[in-house]
Amino acid sequence: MQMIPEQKIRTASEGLRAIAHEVRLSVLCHLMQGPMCVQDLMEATGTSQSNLSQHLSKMRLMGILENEKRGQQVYYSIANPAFRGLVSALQAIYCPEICSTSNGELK
Amino acid sequence: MQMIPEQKIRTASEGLRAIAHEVRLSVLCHLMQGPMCVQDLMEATGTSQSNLSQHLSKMRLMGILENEKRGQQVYYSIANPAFRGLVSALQAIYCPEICSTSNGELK
DNA sequence: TTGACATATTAGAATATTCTAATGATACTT
DNA sequence: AAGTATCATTAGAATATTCTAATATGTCAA
Repeated sequence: MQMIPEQKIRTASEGLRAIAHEVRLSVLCHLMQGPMCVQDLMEATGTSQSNLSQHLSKMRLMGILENEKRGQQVYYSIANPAFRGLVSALQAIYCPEICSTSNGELK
Repeated sequence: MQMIPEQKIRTASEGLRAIAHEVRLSVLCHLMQGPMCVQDLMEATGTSQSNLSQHLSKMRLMGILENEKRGQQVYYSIANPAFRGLVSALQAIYCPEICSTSNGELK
């Protein structure tokens, strides 16, 4: 009768770790508003190209993000919409004043 | 217009890290059902006393758990109910079949 | 007050994560 | 084809996290 069965705790904690980093969380937050290319994410997060690329790669491998090549650029977006719920829950904890509904709309 | 403003990304990612570990997530999940003492959490998580104690301490310092001494035992419980929302969001991702409402009741 | 029990703390070794610097790959432009 | 721009990959140093083992603290019971 647990919320998350023992056998899935490992997987879930790995999922958490995949976004429990300043840069990766920042990326995820920015992508809540729609797809962005690496360049723009670089500016948005203030991280080096190489570093950002490694973080993006990690999130993609974890099934959180997906990417699409458009010409010279690669656009990243949120692959699993359920991760939006995680961000909303986080927001409820750390900035409750900016209220939003669970589907991500601002109120 | 971001869900989590830049200045709070660091804090939020620290909060995530505080539960992004098998043992700590397992503890949090077990405590969803109510307070438990260290001994029982030890059995529930299969961790050594010292190790568990260190994890509990970390979660307490992060404001996730609180504890209360009752005689020889120390009971831990969820200090910030908003963290329940995080677990629910996690569950929606990793075990959607076990559906539950946002307030934690099973359906 | 001594011993047993429950929990906390500390130090340091083991392990994992993160970042930087260098290089590689691919797609555009001219 | 040569140069430039965008992104990915790699190796390894720097840093942070986790675990174990030993010890400390506080509480209860006899």
